[in-house]
Amino acid sequence: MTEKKHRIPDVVIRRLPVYLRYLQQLMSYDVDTVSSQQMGHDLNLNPAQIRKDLSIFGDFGVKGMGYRVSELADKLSKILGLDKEIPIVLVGVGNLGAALCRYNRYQKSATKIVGLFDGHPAKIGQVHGSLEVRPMEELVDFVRQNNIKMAIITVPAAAAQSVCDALVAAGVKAILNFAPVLLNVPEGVRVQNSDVTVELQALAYYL
Amino acid sequence: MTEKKHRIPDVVIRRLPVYLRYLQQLMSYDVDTVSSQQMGHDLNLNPAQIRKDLSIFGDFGVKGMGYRVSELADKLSKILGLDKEIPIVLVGVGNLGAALCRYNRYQKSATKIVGLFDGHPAKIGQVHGSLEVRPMEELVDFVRQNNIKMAIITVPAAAAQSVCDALVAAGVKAILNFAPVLLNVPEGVRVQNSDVTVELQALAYYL
DNA sequence: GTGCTCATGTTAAAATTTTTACATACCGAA
DNA sequence: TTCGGTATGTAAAAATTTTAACATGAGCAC
Repeated sequence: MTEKKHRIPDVVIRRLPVYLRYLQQLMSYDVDTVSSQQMGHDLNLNPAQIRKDLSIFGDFGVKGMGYRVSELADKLSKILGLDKEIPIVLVGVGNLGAALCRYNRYQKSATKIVGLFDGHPAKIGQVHGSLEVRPMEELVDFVRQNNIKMAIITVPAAAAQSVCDALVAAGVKAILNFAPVLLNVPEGVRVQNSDVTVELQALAYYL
Repeated sequence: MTEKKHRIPDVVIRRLPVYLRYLQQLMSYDVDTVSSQQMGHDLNLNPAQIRKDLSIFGDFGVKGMGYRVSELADKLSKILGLDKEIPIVLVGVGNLGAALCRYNRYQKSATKIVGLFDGHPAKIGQVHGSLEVRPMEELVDFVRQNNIKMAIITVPAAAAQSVCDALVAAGVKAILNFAPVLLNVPEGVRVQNSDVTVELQALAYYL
């Protein structure tokens, strides 16, 4: 397959990080080849779907063999844009924010939190990992000066939209939002919501 | 429509909590009626989809008027099983676990964390909110004795499967999993994964 | 080189999900 | 009580996503 025929479906994009992590795991076990069948088995996915997803981006496999693990991992990293480090700001250093911040330090992922912000005066100056919490007033300048395109929002619901607006105004293009509100963003800005309450409530249905 | 024609799609179930929260918000503003059009506008969804989702469970609307907010909220609560309190155990009281635990206390949701467990000896006995961290050895008995059907896993990846097995053995039917691994569960047990890394990486694609 | 095996990439079919379109029926006003 | 305005519930169409099926070609043994 050549390059992007059409816009690539979101569902596909969301599976790529899953493939990537799986491949990285295989690498750590020194596996150097894997078939779509094996992947499908391990990831609970249809092998054809995996092949189809991958073939959107190129002919990565070898007929009769499968995929070379580290090669495919590289390709996926590049496709996702994870071959360069992606700096992130986190706004709202409450419990969850602090947890994410700590979590981020242990991973050797391309996405890296480089700035912490909070509107609560008592929080300013607190240190989490190697980062000091900065006041909201500095947010826009910081984002602009460091050319930051991605942000995590972990402020209370009531503050989320105004934080979001500030981020967008400063040039942020992708937001992972933990506040339980629907954020309003202009075209071209991507929001991914993550909401524990919603997930628990949906799970409750199946009991 | 009458009762469940077929199995109800997961996508629909996952939208119900979103509707529910929206309705609760309307209630807090003393709005007592809402149309699918209004809802669709506010939630960024197609009005027909909302009507269709709701009509699966019954004729909740009034022609020419829309939906009575508090009535619909009640119905949705009941459908999701949120009319009774749902007790939850949380396993793995690290940063994220503690954050979720704290978060849960502030919400007045039907889902309620009633037990905290951790395998790390240093954590045992720590108090978070009104709950004391218990040792893993007590997990199975606690779950059985309190007839707990839902759990949150916030342990490291390496421990997640064995925790999961213990939970399932004790009778848990729904698991919200924050560990970055695919859990293996028998038929009839539901797992919902929540994985910040995956979400950040998927977002990266859009930059 | 030749031939055999195997797993890909891809085309076609099936299944699912979303959107459109509209007949129906409720509410409120006259 | 009748009528007009309006938003539902649903049937049909469109779009999307998943799954099945298979021709193709790479690697390996000989």
